[in-house]
Amino acid sequence: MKDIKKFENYADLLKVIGHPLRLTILAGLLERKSCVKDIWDCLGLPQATVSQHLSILKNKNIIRSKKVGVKREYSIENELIKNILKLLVKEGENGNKNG
Amino acid sequence: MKDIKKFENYADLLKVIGHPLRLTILAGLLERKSCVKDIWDCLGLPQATVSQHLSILKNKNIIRSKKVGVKREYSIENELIKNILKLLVKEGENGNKNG
DNA sequence: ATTGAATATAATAATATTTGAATACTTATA
DNA sequence: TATAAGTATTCAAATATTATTATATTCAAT
Repeated sequence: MKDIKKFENYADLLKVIGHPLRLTILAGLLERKSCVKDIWDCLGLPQATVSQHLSILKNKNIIRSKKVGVKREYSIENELIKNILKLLVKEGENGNKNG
Repeated sequence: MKDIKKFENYADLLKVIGHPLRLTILAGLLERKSCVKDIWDCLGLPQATVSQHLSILKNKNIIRSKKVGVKREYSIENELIKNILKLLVKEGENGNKNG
């Protein structure tokens, strides 16, 4: 059996992306870079809520942001997370229930 | 941008495996089936704690258990989770930080 | 400098999660 | 039936997370 310490960082990452909003945001970012307004416009959520979740993702280095004029463009930075997202998207397309 | 509902189930799964103990337990189960005592012996944790986490994993159909005499043998049931675990293990072996 | 659009932060109340301790259940065996 | 090993459940305290509201910041254009 593996040591617990070894998995703490991964567990932390998984917990962070294991939130419906954050996961939805990430799935969107997998397709294209977006700014905050794009996201909350599209999801119908308060701006602050979206900004907070983006901030959480950024703190874990899952996403990165780049200033573009008055906007801020977000994109996914972490390749492991990208790969997990791709698994999920593929799974969703196949319509499987149990993985 | 995708709809939030669509990702709720996946988010739920990710959150559940996004716990250091549960992730460690799952990584162990990826290698071999184990009973509760094997696990808490190995990790040095209270029996109740391990049993509780196994119960959480079982409720989400991530693992399954089979009675073997007085013991109970746990194994991973969910293929999606298995695939995610494999990604993590591979990542860990490569020693990448951002991958 | 002021305005407005885009974004970030802070504070807080509500809610959820985690852990540990105690207890109960189950099965095999004497 | 009594005992022991393995496992599960319950409860409560400590802790962490979430959404909301309000406020602040940044940049571009006037």
